[in-house]
Amino acid sequence: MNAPISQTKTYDFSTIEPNWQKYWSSQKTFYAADFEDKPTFYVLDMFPYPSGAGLHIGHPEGYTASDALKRFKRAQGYNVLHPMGWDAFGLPTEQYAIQTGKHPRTTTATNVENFKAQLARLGFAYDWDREVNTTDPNYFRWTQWIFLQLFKKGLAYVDEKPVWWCPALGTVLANEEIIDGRSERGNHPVERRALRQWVLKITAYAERLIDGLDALDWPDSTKRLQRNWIGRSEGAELSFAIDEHADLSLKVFTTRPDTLFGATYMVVSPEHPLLEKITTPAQAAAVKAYQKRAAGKSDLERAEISKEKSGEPTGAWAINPVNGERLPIWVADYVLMSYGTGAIMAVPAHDDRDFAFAKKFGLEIVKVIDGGADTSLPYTGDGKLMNSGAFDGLSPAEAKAKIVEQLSSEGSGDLTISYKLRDWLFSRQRFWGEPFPILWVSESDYDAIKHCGGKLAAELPQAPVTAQIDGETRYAVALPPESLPLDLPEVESFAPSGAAESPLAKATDWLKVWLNPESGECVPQSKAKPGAAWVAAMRETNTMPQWAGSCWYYLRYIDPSNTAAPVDKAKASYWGMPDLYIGGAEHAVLHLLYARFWHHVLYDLGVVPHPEPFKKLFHQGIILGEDGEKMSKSRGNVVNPDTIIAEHGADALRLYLMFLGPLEAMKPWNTQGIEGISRFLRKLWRMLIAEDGELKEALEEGAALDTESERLLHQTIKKVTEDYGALRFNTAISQLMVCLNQLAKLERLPRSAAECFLQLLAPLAPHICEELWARLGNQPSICQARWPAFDASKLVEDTVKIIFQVNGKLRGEGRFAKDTDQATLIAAAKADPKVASHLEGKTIRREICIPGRIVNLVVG
RNA sequence: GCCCGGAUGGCGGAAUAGGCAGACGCUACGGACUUAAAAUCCGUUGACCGCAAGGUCGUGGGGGUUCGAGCCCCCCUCCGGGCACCA
Repeated sequence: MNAPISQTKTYDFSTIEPNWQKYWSSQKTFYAADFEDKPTFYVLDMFPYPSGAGLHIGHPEGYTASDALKRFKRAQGYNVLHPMGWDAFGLPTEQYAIQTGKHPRTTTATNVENFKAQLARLGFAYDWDREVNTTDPNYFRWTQWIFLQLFKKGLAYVDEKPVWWCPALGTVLANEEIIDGRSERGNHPVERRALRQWVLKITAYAERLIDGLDALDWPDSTKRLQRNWIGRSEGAELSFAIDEHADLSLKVFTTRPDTLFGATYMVVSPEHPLLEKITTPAQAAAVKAYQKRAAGKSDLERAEISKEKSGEPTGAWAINPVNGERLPIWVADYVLMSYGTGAIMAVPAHDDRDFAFAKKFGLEIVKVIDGGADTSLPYTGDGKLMNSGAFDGLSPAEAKAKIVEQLSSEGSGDLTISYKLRDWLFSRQRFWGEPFPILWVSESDYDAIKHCGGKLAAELPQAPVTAQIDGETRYAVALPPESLPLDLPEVESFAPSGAAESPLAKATDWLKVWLNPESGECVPQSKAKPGAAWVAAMRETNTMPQWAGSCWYYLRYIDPSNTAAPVDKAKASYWGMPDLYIGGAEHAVLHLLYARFWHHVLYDLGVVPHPEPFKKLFHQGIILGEDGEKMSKSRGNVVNPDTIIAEHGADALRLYLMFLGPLEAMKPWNTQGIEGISRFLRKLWRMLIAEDGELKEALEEGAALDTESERLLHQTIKKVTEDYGALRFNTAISQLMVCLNQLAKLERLPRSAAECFLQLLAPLAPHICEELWARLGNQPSICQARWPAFDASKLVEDTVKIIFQVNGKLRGEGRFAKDTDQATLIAAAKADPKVASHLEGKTIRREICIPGRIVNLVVG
């Protein structure tokens, strides 16, 4: 295809840019072929949620960087994979459906088209043959498949978990839909309610998720965030006998077994299973009331309100295994059931929280660590043990080991590790999400399914997953993989069911089915039971959270239409995992942790050949409004990419976004500043194109640059190449400006120099560079041209500037041959009139000479 | 409270093996071209003193190391992000 050169005489981006966008798209310039014999480079963007509002300026920031990197790497000879897709399940679309009755699928399709058009207008050229959409049944079929693998491996279970329930709206709300204890929509009060939820056992991978971080090229801060989030802590689990309950023992987790002699009371959380059994009749009423109060509070409230400690004595006593002392057992909500064992030994002398509690309720405080001069309490520093019998005098570190060793030999304690990380609450009471490929059956039907040895039996976990549904214990059965995808049913209304379930619960024909226990075939219960062996089953009505689809999309890009597996192993081996993942730091913990978890599971299953998905991660910063505040509709400081493109063109926008500052920095937008970029592009145009639209006469075939300009050009090749590779686009652009300023001044401009400059700029400003490249008579497209190499010999200068200082202050300078010896340099410095005037009447104490850099004379 | 990151002209930002602070761009001011404007080009633009040559100060504040510190060390202030009864 011929180059789509425009007829424009001046730099008219509005005609030039669409031409080249069409060209890249029709030529599939950036489509990647599998198994091509080249080094591969896979650059991945965090895919967007296609909202109705369209792109905001934050999207093109990261996407410009990846688009430029792609063009750069391709020119360097890599086979580059750079795909794009849609994280399209989600709340806003569902809410829009509730309000308008429009099917989310329709809205999604419209929004995706709009996003694609916007991305194209920015000159972003993706491999659209690899487009993925999380809401496409051919995609979520494999999301469901992965869930089935988790289910089969025993990594998915069902639990009653508290969620936010809004009585006025008749629906469950997500955390982000709640602002200050009220619903975002309608400002109604919300409350906690325990609902049946799917939970994924991410904690089983806690250790590997920590260890895996070491090998990753990620920002340290992000690794640290993940480590903190997982919150590994080494300690001991200790067993306390309970007075008058010979059959029971109270297990606690502590990181300070060395302070065991300082334990003066015990605390169990209000949800602790032993609480009811051990509470004495005299305390029963008070404890019950306390439990009830605690249950009404959310975790948030519990954390926020309870700066002030609260609690009740249970009347029961525990026995300290190390000295036989009786310790009162309290119930208090500062102890969380979800961490450790849900019970603690309290050592008020050496723990801030226990200290505050003991003070409030007048409990005993026994000091067991001698902090030397520091006699304040609570004392959490190092020291020597005291009041600890045979262990007195030991350091806490020594005592930890010895005390646990002793308890371990007595069978009442052992070393253990605890994590802050909780299992992943994986279900939502929503319509617009992936349905779970799960059916609920009775116990006897489950046994029948298990023992008939059919397709359903093959997918069952070792231990059955059960739940209480309508007062009965039901057993979870997975659909056979070949029956996937399980699509969403057609529903009459997307409105909440009002019964703390998703709208799926109202799709009766979908919900209630006859299930063939062998083949897994389903028919609606509204039809006649097809055979005697068929059993009654009910589908899971929860749907998966938005995280699910984004957990593995980077794999599907590699092999988007595979119908036999989520991804072909040979293709995954060829492309490897993304060489670079660019996305916002707001996903530093959840998305990146969930995706790593799934990837580790897939690795264990042999689905993927690498244990970690994202080798190298880069967070682009946030673009603030012109007022320096976060962009938001309410502030009215939102910048719309389409407006900027209309005024300045996509090339200018791309360049300016990258020129604003370091990619990772948070930086304010400034509308005036883009004018400098427009000037730069117009200057480039005028350097090559005369007013009549023909090539400038100054352009000469085969001419040579003067030495200085040539050195600058080669310096520019070097710097731009290095900066692009390191995503330092701001300094690369600055160098390109310096270079253009020089080249534009020349009376004769060698064509080769002009072409080289265009190649260097093309990754960031592809449209204008394609246009000028073609007008210079080259074959389209500039993307096919090999990246220029710099000639190191052209970089060397034969003379260097030497700075003269007196007492560290600049007093002069001179140019010298590179290898000038120190004595000559020092002599020259002394001879410099300005230097000499500062030496006058003073004694030179020291002469410092760094060849090639500086002479510093120290006088006194 | 704990853990990170940051602070450089009027503005966005350059500059780290410790060696010319302020590259590049914006803004502002002055000038050229023009009937005029736009576009373009040239100059000035950290503060203070000075007619000038030149000098003094200057990278959030205070100390230190060094011939020499934006960069290294200690203390402090402010801003941003994350976690927050995790035993």
